[in-house]
Amino acid sequence: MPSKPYDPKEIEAKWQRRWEESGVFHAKQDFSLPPYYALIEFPYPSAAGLHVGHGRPYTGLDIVARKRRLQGYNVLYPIGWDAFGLPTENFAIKNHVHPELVTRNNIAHAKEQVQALGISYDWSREINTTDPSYYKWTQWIFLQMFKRGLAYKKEMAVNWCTSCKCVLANEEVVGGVCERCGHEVIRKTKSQWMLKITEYAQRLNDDLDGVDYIDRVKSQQRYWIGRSTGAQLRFATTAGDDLEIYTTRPDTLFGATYMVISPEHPLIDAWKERLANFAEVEEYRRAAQKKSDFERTEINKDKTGVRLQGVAAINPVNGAEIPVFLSDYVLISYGTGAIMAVPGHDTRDWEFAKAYGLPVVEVVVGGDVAKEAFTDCETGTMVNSGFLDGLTVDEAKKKITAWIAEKGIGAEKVNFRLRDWVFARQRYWGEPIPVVHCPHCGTVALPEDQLPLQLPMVENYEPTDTGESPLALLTDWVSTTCPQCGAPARRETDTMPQWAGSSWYFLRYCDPNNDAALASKEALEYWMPVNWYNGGMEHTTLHLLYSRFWHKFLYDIGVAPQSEPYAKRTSQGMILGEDGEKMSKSRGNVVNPDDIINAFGADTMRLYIMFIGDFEKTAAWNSASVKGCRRFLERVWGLTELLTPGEGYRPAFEGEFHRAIRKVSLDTEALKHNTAIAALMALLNGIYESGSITRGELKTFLLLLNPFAPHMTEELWEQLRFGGRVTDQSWPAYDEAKCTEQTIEIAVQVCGKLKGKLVIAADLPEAEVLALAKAEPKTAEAIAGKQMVKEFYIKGRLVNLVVK
RNA sequence: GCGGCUAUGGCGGAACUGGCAGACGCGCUGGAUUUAGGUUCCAGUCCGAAAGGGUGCAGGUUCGAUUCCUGUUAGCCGCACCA
Repeated sequence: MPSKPYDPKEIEAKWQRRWEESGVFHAKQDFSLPPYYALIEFPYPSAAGLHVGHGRPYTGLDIVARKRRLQGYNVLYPIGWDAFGLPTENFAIKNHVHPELVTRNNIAHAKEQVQALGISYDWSREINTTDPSYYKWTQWIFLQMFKRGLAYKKEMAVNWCTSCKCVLANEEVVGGVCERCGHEVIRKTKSQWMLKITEYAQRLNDDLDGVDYIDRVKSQQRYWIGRSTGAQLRFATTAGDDLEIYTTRPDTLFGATYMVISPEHPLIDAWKERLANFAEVEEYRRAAQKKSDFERTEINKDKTGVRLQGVAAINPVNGAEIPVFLSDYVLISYGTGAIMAVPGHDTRDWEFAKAYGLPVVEVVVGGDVAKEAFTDCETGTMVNSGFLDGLTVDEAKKKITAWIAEKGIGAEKVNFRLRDWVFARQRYWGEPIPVVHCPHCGTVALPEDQLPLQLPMVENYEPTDTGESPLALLTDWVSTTCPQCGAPARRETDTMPQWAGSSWYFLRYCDPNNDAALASKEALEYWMPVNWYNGGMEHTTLHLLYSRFWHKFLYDIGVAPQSEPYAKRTSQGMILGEDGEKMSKSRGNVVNPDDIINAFGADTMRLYIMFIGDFEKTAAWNSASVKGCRRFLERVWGLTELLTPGEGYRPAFEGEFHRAIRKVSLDTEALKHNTAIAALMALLNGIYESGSITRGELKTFLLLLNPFAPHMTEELWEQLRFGGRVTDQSWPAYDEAKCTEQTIEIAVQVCGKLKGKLVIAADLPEAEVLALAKAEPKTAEAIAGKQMVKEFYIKGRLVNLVVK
């Protein structure tokens, strides 16, 4: 009988040690068992360590993992470290410590913090993206892409962070500044490694239909991929060349009164000789070139442009000669870099037309094009459109697209907003790109037997001012020979972006020590796809999209067994500071999990972070409320004082327990850990009211609570000599029939207003219930002398009598 | 501007498929224990004396609406000239 007080410090250290020593949470190699793969996004080991927010997803899925193990599943719940990248490198430079050492220290600290929470990770499968035996396979995947033309080098304008001295992916530029450091991002033309994610755009979009992701993730990914259907068609010009455009509104072709091309459009140079105002055009192009994308967006609230003098386009439907403009509101990177402008039915074209005094023609009836563009496609009818007049927009689209095809000037076309992925960084702390530049053979892949291409240990890893990677300064490393012809050659000096290592890490967990493949076929077939993946919303258009792309590629080359890596995706809400603001060092509102664990214990910490509210919603930390969870655990600890013999449930509690088992079982699968805990609290209150608990009841209670508070439940189980350990037990079963109550309380309403209550047998026939309801004193008074219109009995809920 | 989400007591939050709004916890009030504070235990706690009224606001559908529909306000997140 434990009469000593609840001491989480001692208990938690003891059980964490035992779990580690016994390896009880290691996924089993027995592939005949039913598998369950739960995954959280592996953390970035930053110098600041973890804050309480990290505990939310870790604990949330830990509860699922622990429960699934008790249910007999072979559970894989792993963790590792996404350790390459700029924060570590910047920290290293600032403090004059090598990034490798910084990484090692940060991991050691973060690992202690995670372990203090008592998460049931399989530490035998811990991985680290900076480990050569890991990035060997990151490089290997890159080479497979390179060999199939999906990794290519291209001279292009890129986002350049002026502070990090490094290119950024489009996804990493937020509001015109670097997502990571907040400094200005400008355009810079550089030769860059790219990955052809656009080749997978259609599948990345369509395959969302087959996976169980929360809606906001799906809709954000769909929006980012940006699939649109329209038509691509050629306008003849007075210069002889055709000008090709893309439009989603081919129906408005009769309303096209001018054309606009992007400043970077190649036809401008071809037309140089014909352009009377080429100097002015050049001036505009130079100005546009200098601006960052963000400035271009900002400044062009007011549209600017230059009319090309000397070239006009011909509208194919009516032969009208229309002017061609150059404006930076048209982007070279989307569609064909040129548009037909329909000011009557496109807001941007309308604004431009107003600014330059261009005619506005109404071709869809429904708005007032003199006041603003009418962009609705649902309701309008075509006018001023020759053979399209009188049709709906949809009908007109079909007819004109057929007409365009018939004339041989264009066809229906699908476009995507998604761009190829800029896959190189001019920094030190990343995976070296395993290729060699040979003056004779061009860019040559390193033979696979030379992987991993190790990142050289260097003294100086600071970014250069030339825009090259610091690796470029290592003459000995850079100088090599061509694997194909043996001639002197240079190594690629750019490294991979941080997103590389995380694009496939979930595969490595399946078989983390394999040296012959990224993971064995058997292991992948057994574990994949991930059953449940939880992570932050901020990764929706980055890591989550990138890793789906890599996985589809690996599927195509026969490495991955399915084309989608994650069967289910959820996302935790952010934990804000006590002041309701985002936790940050500068605000001084960061709550450190170590402090909470010291003061209350890990079980209380786990319970509170789950009890704080809806898992998916943002929640503010509240230190004052934590003690409620500690109190609950103290009361559970005190149950031993109420213990009476008996292995079964007492009759009065049988239903209570069956309902609690059902509630906790279902709520945890729905990630509603808060209401599961509330149900356990309510059950505990009932037990205290009754003054006792049987051994059988306490066993069930401890099993239900175990996923939430694993340390104290194990300790009680052991002290009470319940036999074995909780981790060896089975999750309690419930009987649906025993969940229903015999007698129930129902409400009696008159015209929807509550009048009284009735305690009746659950299966009492409707007629008898209605009779009892009418006899209920308050109700009888309310219906006296009135005419009964209708009577409702909602079984087990209420009676509503409608009178007049 | 576009896309998505949210709004419930003093606070965090519950509420199945349209069926008793406020479960559970914090806080607060009163009482018991204690020299006292803390802890623990008991009782109470949406507003209102009551009738009644209450889920951001205004309508609608319904016997019945926190839940469905229309409009509107406020806030959060994402995207931002994608033709």
